[in-house]
Amino acid sequence: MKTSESKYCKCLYFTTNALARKVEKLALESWKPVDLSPSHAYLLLMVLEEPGTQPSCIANHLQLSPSTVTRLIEKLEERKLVIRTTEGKQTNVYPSAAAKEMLPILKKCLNHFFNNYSTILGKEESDKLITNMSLVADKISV
Amino acid sequence: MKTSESKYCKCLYFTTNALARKVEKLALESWKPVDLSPSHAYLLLMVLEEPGTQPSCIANHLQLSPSTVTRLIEKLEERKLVIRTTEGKQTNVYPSAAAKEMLPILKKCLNHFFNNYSTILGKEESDKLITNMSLVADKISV
DNA sequence: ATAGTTTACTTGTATATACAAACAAACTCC
DNA sequence: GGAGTTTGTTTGTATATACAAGTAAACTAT
Repeated sequence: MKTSESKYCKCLYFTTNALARKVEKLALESWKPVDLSPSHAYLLLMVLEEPGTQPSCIANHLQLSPSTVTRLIEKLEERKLVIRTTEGKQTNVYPSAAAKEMLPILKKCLNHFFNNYSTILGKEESDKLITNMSLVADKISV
Repeated sequence: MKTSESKYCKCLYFTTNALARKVEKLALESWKPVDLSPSHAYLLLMVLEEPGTQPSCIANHLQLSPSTVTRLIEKLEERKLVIRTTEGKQTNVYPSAAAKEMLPILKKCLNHFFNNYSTILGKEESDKLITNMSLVADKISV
């Protein structure tokens, strides 16, 4: 069944979640080559771009709770993709050598995802939607 | 940090999920009076509207996997809000008397949610976004 | 009629996520 | 400089969700 045919397609809760789940699947496919979930992949990319970032900063940019970020980092640490060092109350997260080597593949995955949804939805269409969703998310201060 | 200020606010994956989480929280608040998660509440509403619906039908309308629907129904059954009967391979889900009595409060919660986001986002604004998201979700056939 | 297939649902297991609480470091104010 | 507070991070625990595999009923074709 199409989302627009559901009984609840006129409800924000329902539609937002339905879309999120579909996008999640789409992203999952793109990141399969590196065997990372989209969240892990984005986190890793951020650490690669800004070696030494702190979990709090990651949480802000990824808009995830601090505890979730800790869990994501834990997993990446297990897989030897990031290294955590603590200094006082602060924690710094660095990419491992292995992660740095992965960078080109990671970027390829990211591009694949972008191209995939741009093709499916149309470049302008998707850009507009994204901007709109961002603005709407801003208005919801939970 | 606002969603639109994040490093990743231009990415579909990120933005969709950020929005979904915020909407989830908003919905959670609205359904607090009946101590149900939004998913459970929507499922219950659907069962109240169509007593005897089957899990497969629910899964279609709620766009959730069959296993997830089973789990949701299980919890509602524990709370004596729905009753499951099986006939052959089919399962029928009926609202309990307690659930029927709850209907007015459920509707109140639903209205609260609608009014809440309509106020925050603007009626037209949110309607447009919802329609747009539905259509986009349709295009993604995962 | 019976073997194979499809359909409807449930279970086992895994995951991302969050809240609340814990903890430790850093800051503030008297 | 020591008490109280704030900040940054991690743990304990809970939840919604899904996939894969299992089960059982219904259908189909020979």
